[in-house]
Amino acid sequence: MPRVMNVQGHVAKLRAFWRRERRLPGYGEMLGLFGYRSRNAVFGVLKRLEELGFLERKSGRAVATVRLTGSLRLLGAIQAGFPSPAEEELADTLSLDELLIRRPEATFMLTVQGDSMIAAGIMPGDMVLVEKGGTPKPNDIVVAQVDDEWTLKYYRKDQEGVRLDPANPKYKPIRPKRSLLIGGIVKAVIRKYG
Amino acid sequence: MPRVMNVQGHVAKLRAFWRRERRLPGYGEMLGLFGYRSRNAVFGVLKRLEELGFLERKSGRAVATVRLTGSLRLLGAIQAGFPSPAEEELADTLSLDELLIRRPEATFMLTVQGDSMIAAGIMPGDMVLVEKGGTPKPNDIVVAQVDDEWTLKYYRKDQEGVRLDPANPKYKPIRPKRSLLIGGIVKAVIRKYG
DNA sequence: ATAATAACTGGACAACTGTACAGTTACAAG
DNA sequence: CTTGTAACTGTACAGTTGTCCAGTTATTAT
Repeated sequence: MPRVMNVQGHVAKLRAFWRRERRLPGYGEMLGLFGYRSRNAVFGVLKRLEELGFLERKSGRAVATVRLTGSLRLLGAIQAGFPSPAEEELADTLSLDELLIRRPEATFMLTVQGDSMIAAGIMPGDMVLVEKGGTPKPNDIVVAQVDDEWTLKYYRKDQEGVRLDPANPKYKPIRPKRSLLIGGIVKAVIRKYG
Repeated sequence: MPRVMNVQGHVAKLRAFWRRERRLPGYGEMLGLFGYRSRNAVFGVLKRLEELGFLERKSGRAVATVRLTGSLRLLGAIQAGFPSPAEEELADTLSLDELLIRRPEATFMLTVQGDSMIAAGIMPGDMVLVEKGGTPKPNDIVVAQVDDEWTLKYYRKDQEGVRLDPANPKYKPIRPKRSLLIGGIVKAVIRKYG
């Protein structure tokens, strides 16, 4: 029986505002943005958006969640192609940081030089996200310091002990002689074009 | 002659707070955080941090910049290895969204199926960031609809016209017969482990 | 057409924010 | 040890925010 709030439209406006300003609008700004005349209407919208998971309240202040601020829309497989503009709008947004970084205080980005991991799809110039301080499992790709030199290799074990394998037949597996230090485990590979 | 403000320490505290709460602390919270007794001291800190590019003021309100909120610390090449913890703290932070997405409203993420671009370092299961609505240059990787089927290919031209090349000798170049629709240009490739 | 109900309006208040100003304190270079 | 200077303290005030309440409108299922 009652009328319904235009949540869809409000979210779209907030996303657009966030893209422009990298912040949430204040109460006053939302008044204009949504076309209300009462700040209390804005209060109602915020409460609703919180229920729906677009916002969080932290110490009494609205904080946008990734659903609102994520700059990326996730579609399915390439074979499915691009949906209609209407469907695109509905696609949930996410942030790459959220997606790829689990422990921000331990995660670093390094640049790859050389082609020793090329069969693993890691090419020179690519960037790798490395998380420090875990223990690698076999077949993890690690950044390791072997005998005073830093390299990117597969971490593997056999009867003789730890072996660091390249992903390129041109290079040979490495066996640490004097020292082996695992700097971190590769959690993601990123290649940027253009 | 005068004493100096501990900017370094304040930034570290703000970054830690941001990681915990995904927002900036308010005046009151900063009081405790920095150990001041006067809110005006906080005001001074904010002014200083704005000069240094850690903050921006938008409609009279402090907004954190990527230097403060970026969840990723950027190091150099792998050969250089990991710096000391002290140097790590100094490493500038960035956000992957900032780094990879230029036009958020036109950028989508799709999942790759099949190995047709494997020589370009794009493997099945990888994610690609696709930007809609530009005109592709030769050797760009594009998501295209050829004769009613969506694929990922190199965009190239020769005497006969547009040719879509795979990066895998197992497959043949495609020449659009009935129709060709460029969905978007691949701006980045992302592979996530674990 | 009626009635039920969520969406809104308008007004109020305490808490907090942005900013200013006048004064005090620590420090480091001479 | 002096002294200039930035860093701080304390206080003040206007504007904004979070929240509440009582009342008014629009919508839609009956």
